[in-house]
Amino acid sequence: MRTTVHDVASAAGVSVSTVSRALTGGRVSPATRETVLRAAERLGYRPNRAAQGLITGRTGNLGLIVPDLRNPFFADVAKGVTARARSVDHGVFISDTDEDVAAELEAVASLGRNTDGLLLCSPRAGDAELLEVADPAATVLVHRRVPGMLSVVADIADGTRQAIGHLRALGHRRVAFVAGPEDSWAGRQRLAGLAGDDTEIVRVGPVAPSFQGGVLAGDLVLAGPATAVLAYNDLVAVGLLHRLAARGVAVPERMSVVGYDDISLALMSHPPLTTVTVPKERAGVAALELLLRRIGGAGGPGRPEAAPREAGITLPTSLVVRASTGVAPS
Amino acid sequence: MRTTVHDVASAAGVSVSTVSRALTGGRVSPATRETVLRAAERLGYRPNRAAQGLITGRTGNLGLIVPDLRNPFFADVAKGVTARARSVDHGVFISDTDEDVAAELEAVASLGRNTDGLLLCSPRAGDAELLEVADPAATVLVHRRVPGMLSVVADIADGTRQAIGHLRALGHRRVAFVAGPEDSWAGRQRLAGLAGDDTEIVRVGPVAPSFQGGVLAGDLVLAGPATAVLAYNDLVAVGLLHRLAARGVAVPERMSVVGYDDISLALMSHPPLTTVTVPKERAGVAALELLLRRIGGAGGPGRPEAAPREAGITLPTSLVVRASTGVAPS
DNA sequence: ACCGTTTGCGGATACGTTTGCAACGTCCCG
DNA sequence: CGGGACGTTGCAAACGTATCCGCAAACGGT
Repeated sequence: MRTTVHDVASAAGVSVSTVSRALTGGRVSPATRETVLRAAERLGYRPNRAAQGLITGRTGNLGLIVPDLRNPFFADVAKGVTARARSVDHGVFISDTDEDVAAELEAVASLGRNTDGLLLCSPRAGDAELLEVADPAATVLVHRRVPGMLSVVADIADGTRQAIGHLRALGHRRVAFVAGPEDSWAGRQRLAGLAGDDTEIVRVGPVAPSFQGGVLAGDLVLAGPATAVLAYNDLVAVGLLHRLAARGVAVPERMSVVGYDDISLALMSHPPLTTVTVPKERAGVAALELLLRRIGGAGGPGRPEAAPREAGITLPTSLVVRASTGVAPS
Repeated sequence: MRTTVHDVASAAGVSVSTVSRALTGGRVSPATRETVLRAAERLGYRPNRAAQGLITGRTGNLGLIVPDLRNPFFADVAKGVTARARSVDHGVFISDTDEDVAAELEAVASLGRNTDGLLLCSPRAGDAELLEVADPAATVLVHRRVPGMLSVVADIADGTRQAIGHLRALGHRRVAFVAGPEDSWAGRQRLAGLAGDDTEIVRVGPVAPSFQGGVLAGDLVLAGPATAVLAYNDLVAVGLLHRLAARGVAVPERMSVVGYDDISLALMSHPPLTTVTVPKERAGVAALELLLRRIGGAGGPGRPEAAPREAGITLPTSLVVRASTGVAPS
């Protein structure tokens, strides 16, 4: 049988309420607090989170919902989240939705009940669906912006600008853009960075945000006039690289390739991938802190923010140039 | 305010106990059950897990502890686990220990209190430490065997045997073996497959089980006489491949490379990697089912197994031959 | 020495749910 | 036609913890 506060109370010769106060930092005399702590230690007492949660209304748990754990981007975010969560003694539920909107909404609904707050990582659902099922007061979005909800995003449009600038400097005038899942928010941001530029953009796709999607995109890109390509993310870029290699197209001599995210794979590809890097773990950490502050967790001294006028945080991106981009063929 | 069973009860015109029975499958007449379910649906009722857990003693949550989420091997296992867990309506805490033994033990201790059971994925801690802190009755090991605990492992020794057979058939007589973290169980299994073979084995390492570890191993291997190398896992193998390419060593003409795990990266490497494939998601699913059966979850009709004489499950492995292995140089 | 204030502590209550127990009908069989 | 069995339902007691409230004692100031 597990030891409860009652056991500790009788062992220390005090009442249960005194034990509770001694443990949670209420008003107790130093002497009795010492006695209680010693008894608790000796009995190996650990509070029952369920019972605590029942009365305080908070579980000490958070939920993280991602489209695909296999995608290193989300693995990195998850790593940042879990590390930071451990340091503030919170548990993290992780739910992998397999890029499925219905599964995602279901996860939000079911996880939302049993946690203090939710972290939604580039959710696939529409704005309206999201607002309907998620509590804006206890949710932070990552890599997506929805009016009325807090979010942590990277300045992807700027990343695109840098990438295009880089390609133009290398002489490219026609650039293919491989789109990801159906006009996702992140996808639109990528495109937003192209506005006002006179580079000719050839849209390709959409394709799945995976290696296979990239392979598929390879042939589509080659069918067009582009001399360079912006892929939806690094996975797609690497798939593309493979298809180009298989068809004997030299990179970067005949075709330059740029990805997004800078996952570790970008460094391992052949050739190493030029990509728009975004701070993934940092995004996870920032989102968690934002959430804790929002729900009045262990974040700061103040209580839950009554009027969160801020829309969230925007992290910087930057282009890291490797070997997959070069001067345009003449 | 959240809707509780009381709300449902008054909405359906019955008592709370009837609501509870209707929802948990107790003895209720079909008519009232229908009424209750409809009311619950209409109000969007979700039971409070904390309250449920308080009385039933089970939380409906499980813990999954992995050394590194960034490693696709663990991401795959996690995917299998979370998918299956959702289908039986269980939550999954995931904790990333960063390959750190102390963090791992801490995670086991703290997660162990708030969950019904734990899944330990290739834990780095020693047998004794593990047995001290984990409850054998509510823990399943993945990719590791410890006497007295249930586990799901792959027949890695057999995989090694297949790999060595493959290399011998190609004419290799001296094979380097790149070891991973300090004599890990999985590492010893890899070596176990070599017993009784007259192939000369050159031990290298240990190195970190990562891309960088592989880069490091590359030079070590080249300093020896081996014409082929068995890398601790695919990440190491790919790092090795890169280092070999950087030093102008042709693969597989001058050196053959074999990995373990068959993560998706193996297909994307250059050249595509010959590797020992292990069923990762299946391992996660199997481990979860074993755990549920053990703790009497939603697995089967029987109650918790009183005398678990079985040590666990062994899954088959097989060698998948790609382009990183070839005939030995003369 | 007296009174107002603070401090330390125990008792009781509440959180939302499951479940044992008892009461109520209804049906069947003797 | 009466009595026992059974299926269905409500009442109340738990589960382990935090916290409100009340009481006694200690304390400080006049």
